[in-house]
Amino acid sequence: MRTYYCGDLRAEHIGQTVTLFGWVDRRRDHGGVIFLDLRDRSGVVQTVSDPVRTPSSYEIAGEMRSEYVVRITGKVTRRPEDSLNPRLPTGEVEIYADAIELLNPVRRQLPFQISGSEAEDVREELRLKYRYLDLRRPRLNQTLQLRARVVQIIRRYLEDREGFIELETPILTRSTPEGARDYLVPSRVNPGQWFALPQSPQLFKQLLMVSGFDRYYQIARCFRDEDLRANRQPEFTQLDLEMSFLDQEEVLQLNEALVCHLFQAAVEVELPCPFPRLTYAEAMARYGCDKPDTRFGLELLDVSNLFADSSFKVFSGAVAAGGLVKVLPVPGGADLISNTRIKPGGDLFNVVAEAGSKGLAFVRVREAGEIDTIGALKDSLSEAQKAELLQRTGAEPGTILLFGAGPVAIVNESLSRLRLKLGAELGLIAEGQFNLLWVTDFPMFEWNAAEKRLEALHHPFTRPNPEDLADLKTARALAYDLVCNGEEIGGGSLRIYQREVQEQVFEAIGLSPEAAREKFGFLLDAFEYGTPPHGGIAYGLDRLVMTLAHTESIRDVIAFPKTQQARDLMSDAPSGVDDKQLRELFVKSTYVPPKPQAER
RNA sequence: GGGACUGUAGUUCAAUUGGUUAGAGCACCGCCCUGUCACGGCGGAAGUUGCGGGUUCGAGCCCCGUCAGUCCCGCCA
Repeated sequence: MRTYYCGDLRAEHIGQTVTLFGWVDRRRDHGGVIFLDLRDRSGVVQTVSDPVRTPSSYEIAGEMRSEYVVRITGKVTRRPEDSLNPRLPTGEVEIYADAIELLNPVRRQLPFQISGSEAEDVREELRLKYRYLDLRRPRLNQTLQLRARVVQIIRRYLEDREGFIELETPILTRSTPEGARDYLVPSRVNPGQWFALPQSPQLFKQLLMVSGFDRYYQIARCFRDEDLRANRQPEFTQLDLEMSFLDQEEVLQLNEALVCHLFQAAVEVELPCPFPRLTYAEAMARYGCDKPDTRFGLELLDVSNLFADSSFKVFSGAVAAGGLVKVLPVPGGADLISNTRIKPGGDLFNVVAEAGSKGLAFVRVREAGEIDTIGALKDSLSEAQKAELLQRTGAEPGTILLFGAGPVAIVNESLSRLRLKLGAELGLIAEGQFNLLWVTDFPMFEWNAAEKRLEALHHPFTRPNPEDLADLKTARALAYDLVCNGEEIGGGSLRIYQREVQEQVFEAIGLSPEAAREKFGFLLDAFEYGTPPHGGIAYGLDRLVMTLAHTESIRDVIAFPKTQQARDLMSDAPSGVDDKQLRELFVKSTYVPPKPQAER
């Protein structure tokens, strides 16, 4: 029945009679002439009714209201010369409405305006309760269309150009205690036993390599029962890839090409390919962070050796204790960053305090070659140290040098946060820029202070760098993250495929052979039957789309997201269930109905 | 588990910091208008100030509790 989408009409369609379906975006009733803007997912087009040229539609047009669903048939016409609308893609044409058929009116007042109200941000609670209406609003609607396009581009590229095949892995799986909290599902047929929803298809995709599928991918829903954030939902989507018979270089190159193609095809952005690479060690040294935002400078500098013997005990003490002293030079910050912002109670102090740092030392460079010392560092800097600082940082007049001193992790964390805050504040981040880079050579393990044991940084199937096998505890892993604008959008590794190596890794993280058997027996068994060398990567698809859509909230890229309390306000899930259902599942009810609440 | 912010008409906000009958834009309803595109004009309806308690002569505003949403820490690839 429909001949075109509203937003697709152009001058080339002039003269055609078309049938359009959609929602009334806006009615402008001038008495003698009525304009209805008709909207569908493609956009908006103006229709016209007047008593002379379109008498049959004129009366109906007057009765139309916002968001009525209508069918309009009419002739595409060039607008009068003085009525062209260059702000509208369809602004050269309008439809003379021969017939308007009301398919469905709006029967209650809308909870918020669909059209024209997007400058005003409706409160989230309401948007989520009426999500189907929120999704009708053009901005969100288009973001989800972009998401669909992204998925399609990825599928086509991987299958047609790279020979990947998509395979589905189970949603009902075995609980693995590593990693995040599991969502659990009771098994009726197996009383007292539980499935877990997958946190990722990791083990299954490795098994598919054992099966010889060679190049697998999946757009996979994953579940993690942890607290939510602006970029975290309890269920989210990964683009999951695994490949056999290739080295890290090939994995990175294949993925670079995929991502470049995606950015080009989805948003017409030409990324510089290959992507820059930083080792983990370099990223931590220069940015204090393993996912640096490289859209701006403000790099950190290790100046520990300059202060090892300093009379300023905070600095020399930090170095003596095995920590370090780092400096963050901020050009132009001398005037912008007042002492009160740095001292206890100040906003910059709070930033570093949140990261565990006790304080923030600073000096300013006012004139060329002169360091202006006040406060804590006043009497502690020798002329030689000043000269050396100026030389190493290359600080120009107007620069402030911010110092962090203490344990490595705390210094890096606090200066990294400071860097991000100041980068944003100083306007160093260009709008619309995408800076992608690989971070490679992650350490295999990190120390878990709480449990007093080494822990796999990535996961225990990550292959150690063969150069580092002599001392596994400090080994680098063949693991890599793809970072964009300071967000990790993908991460992966080559996997262990040799039993001896796997045993060594389990031993390093304190996992006994028995415990390993119990947790991963099926995987270890499979590895005995001829496992190809393999590796892969998983992208956070939601975050990838967030990046492409320039949005800050993951809820903007998911059709039906949950609130921070992990609730769906539209369907009001989760909910209590009948005791009968629970009895069948051998689950005892602990549900307490909430106190009845007045309707808002 | 913890911290911060927010909650007033359908909606987005305001209410001179505790003082008369809680206002405005948009939406809604009615009337008028032939070229608008955030159309315009005239009129109208619309409120348990999230909920419960307290202080006070008097509370949208202060205090306590509670519910909800957002952001962050912890947690989480």
